[in-house]
Amino acid sequence: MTAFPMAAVAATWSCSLIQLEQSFYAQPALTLAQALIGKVIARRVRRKVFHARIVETEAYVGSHDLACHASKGRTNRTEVMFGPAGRAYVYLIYGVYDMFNIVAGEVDDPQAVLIRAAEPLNGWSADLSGPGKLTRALKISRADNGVALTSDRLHLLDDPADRPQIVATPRIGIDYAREWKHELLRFLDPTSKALSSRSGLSSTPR
DNA sequence: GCGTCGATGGCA
DNA sequence: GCCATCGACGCG
Repeated sequence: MTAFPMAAVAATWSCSLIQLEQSFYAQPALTLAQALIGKVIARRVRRKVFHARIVETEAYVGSHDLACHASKGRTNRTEVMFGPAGRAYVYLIYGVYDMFNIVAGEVDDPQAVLIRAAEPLNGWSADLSGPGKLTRALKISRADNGVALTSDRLHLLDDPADRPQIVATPRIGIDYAREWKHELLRFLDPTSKALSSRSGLSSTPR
């Protein structure tokens, strides 16, 4: 037969992807949030690995940023943001959803990037078009808080061929953050069909 | 298609 | 008493 065995196809596909190392994350949240658009989440659940391409992020740029949880101080919840970059910061919102963030910047400078939406890759199908839906589908929870993103269970890959267009807009759901609510700290790939429903672009015809 | 609202629990 | 959300519902 002419068809490749499925395992061979998958191996060929992932060969073009390079795992991001810890040093990649040690940059300001402002630039990391943009660099993460087009990167691929690799999430292992038991024996299976699921891949998803990030299409929407938000930067939380430090303790002076009124929308950043660390602006209220260093607490048990925000502790991981004060540590080294490249770890997961996962917390519960509205008593319902876990939010997946990636710690950015330097030690003692609490910055992070919220992963808001992604599109499933490699034949897998799921609705990842929102931060709550994404963590539910990828089974990311507070149990993953503090995990290094160089781990086997959860890490990120770079596709050097993926050079996404990036649009900046205000962040979502932070009306309380005074002047910070207007800052252009949300980034997205405007060509994606998997943007969050509150993105203002997800249903825009093209 | 759009606005409004309730669920739900950890945190300060 | 607040939320870095989602989905259901009412309206039209």
